[in-house]
Amino acid sequence: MRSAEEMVQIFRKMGYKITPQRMAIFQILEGNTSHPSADDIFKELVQRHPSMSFTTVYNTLETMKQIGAIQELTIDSARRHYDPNTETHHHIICVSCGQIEDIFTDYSSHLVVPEHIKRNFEIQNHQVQFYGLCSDCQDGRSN
Amino acid sequence: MRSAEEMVQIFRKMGYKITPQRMAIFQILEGNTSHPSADDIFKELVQRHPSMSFTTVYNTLETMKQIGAIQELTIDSARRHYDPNTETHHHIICVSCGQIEDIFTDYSSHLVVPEHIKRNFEIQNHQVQFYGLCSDCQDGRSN
DNA sequence: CTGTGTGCAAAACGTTTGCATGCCT
DNA sequence: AGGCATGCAAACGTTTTGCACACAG
Repeated sequence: MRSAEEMVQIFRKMGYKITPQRMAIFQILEGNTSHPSADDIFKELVQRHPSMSFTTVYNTLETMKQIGAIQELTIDSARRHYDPNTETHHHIICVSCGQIEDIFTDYSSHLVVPEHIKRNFEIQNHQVQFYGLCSDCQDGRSN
Repeated sequence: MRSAEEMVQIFRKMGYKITPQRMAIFQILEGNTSHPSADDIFKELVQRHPSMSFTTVYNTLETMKQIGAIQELTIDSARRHYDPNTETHHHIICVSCGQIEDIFTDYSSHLVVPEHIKRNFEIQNHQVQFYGLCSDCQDGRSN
């Protein structure tokens, strides 16, 4: 997980400008384990910075994704979620409320891929997802 | 993987009607390992059944999903894919062309979830995804 | 005959783009 | 000063809904 300060260094090094909007996005993402969508981030920011536009959030997330500073999660079919933690880790998703939690167990040594697949694919990374009911939703407080 | 005939039985048992449109959808999905999107299925069907509507495909897929006859895959952030194979299995996705292939290795005994997660989640199932480049896209024929 | 299923069209939703203006470097 | 970044609005693709008509049971 990169700090906002580190993000500034990286952006400068890449020749990207540091704007108040980008700083605000870096800060929201710093240490964020809530796996927000672009819109989640926008909604939170627009309260403090009323002129903030969704386009800027979108553009900045896209840039951060391309330089590998954040990870896009494809665990929700309704919208994209972003994770500032770019180390390989895994997730458990509540099928009822959509809550996402991190799992940091390293399964890589056990995830052996069949030979016929290895012949056709150059594997880059992997992701493990667990689905279930979180304690809140088990109590019938589902939504 | 359920056959079209089995699907008919299940639908009848649940009180759902069997229509020519639904039959056509069952048949397209029978033994289908291409992980089609709703639109893929619609486009294929509309050639043979010109009056077929997207709504019907959408509704039927939704019904099949709810009774557990098909699985919705959340591996592509752009659109939803459907898999008539409802047994636990895994996927490898080409990050360049989006091609999806099945992996039938059973990893379940190795995917141990930390205790603090187990306390908060009632785990139902899991999915492993591998990302990489398929042989076509390794050759620079990417798109 | 009854009510579920279909098909059309439009709405909703998240994402993406074009373009004029603003501001970081 | 120059050019990248921002913000607006509109386009886009996918998913979802409302409603009248059709047809399976």
